[in-house]
Amino acid sequence: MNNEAIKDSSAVGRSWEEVRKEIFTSEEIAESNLRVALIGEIIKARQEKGISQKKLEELSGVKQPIIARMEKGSTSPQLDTILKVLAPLGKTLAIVPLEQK
Amino acid sequence: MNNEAIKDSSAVGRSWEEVRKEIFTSEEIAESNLRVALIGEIIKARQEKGISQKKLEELSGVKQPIIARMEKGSTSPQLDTILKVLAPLGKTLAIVPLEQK
DNA sequence: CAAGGTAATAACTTTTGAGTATAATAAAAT
DNA sequence: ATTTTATTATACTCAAAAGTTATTACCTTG
Repeated sequence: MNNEAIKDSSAVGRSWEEVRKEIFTSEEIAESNLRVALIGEIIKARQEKGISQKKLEELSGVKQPIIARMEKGSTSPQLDTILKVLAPLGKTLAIVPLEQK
Repeated sequence: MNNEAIKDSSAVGRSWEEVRKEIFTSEEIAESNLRVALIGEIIKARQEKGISQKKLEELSGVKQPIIARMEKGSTSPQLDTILKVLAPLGKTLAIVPLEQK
């Protein structure tokens, strides 16, 4: 995706959020939001422990570039990868009810 | 993996669990257990709703064969795939503390 | 402004999951 | 009982994530 074009959308009078709604379905947006929120929690958990990506590579066995891509949201990581990264942070995944607002 | 050989391990006096501990690290076993537990919850959620894999394909956009393999535990699905499947079941993923026993 | 660690990116190979089509199995119905 | 019909599993191709290695920004701090 072209990030320059995205930033420039404001130049033609529309916010990125407006453009986004035209390009993606509401399901895609909802899912993307969930993904971003989950990844955000992983980043927070890592930073709260004061652990670098390199250190987390040692602890989890997942390579630093993978962790970087995962945190940047440029991949949709596999379940195993997420679980490996979460374990040394003292976290795991759980299935919970979806509350819609 | 050869399931016949696994079942036959009892014939030489060792349980599958014993053999498993020799083949895999404790981290791998813990992760696998988590994965199985999570997948189990997805299967349960689907069956409680009385929805077939085919129907869930319609609702989630994830193809039936993917759902089948996911439930069989023969793949480690991507985060997107899990979220897509969970959404129509009224569920989502959350990061929770890992309690060890 | 060097030196250190940290995170991001890139290029490339290997591995594995997703998509497609089809087959096997199970359940219903006649 | 055998012919649908629904449901789940398999085989194959293609796309994408993981792994590998190296490099490059990015900061902070001496």
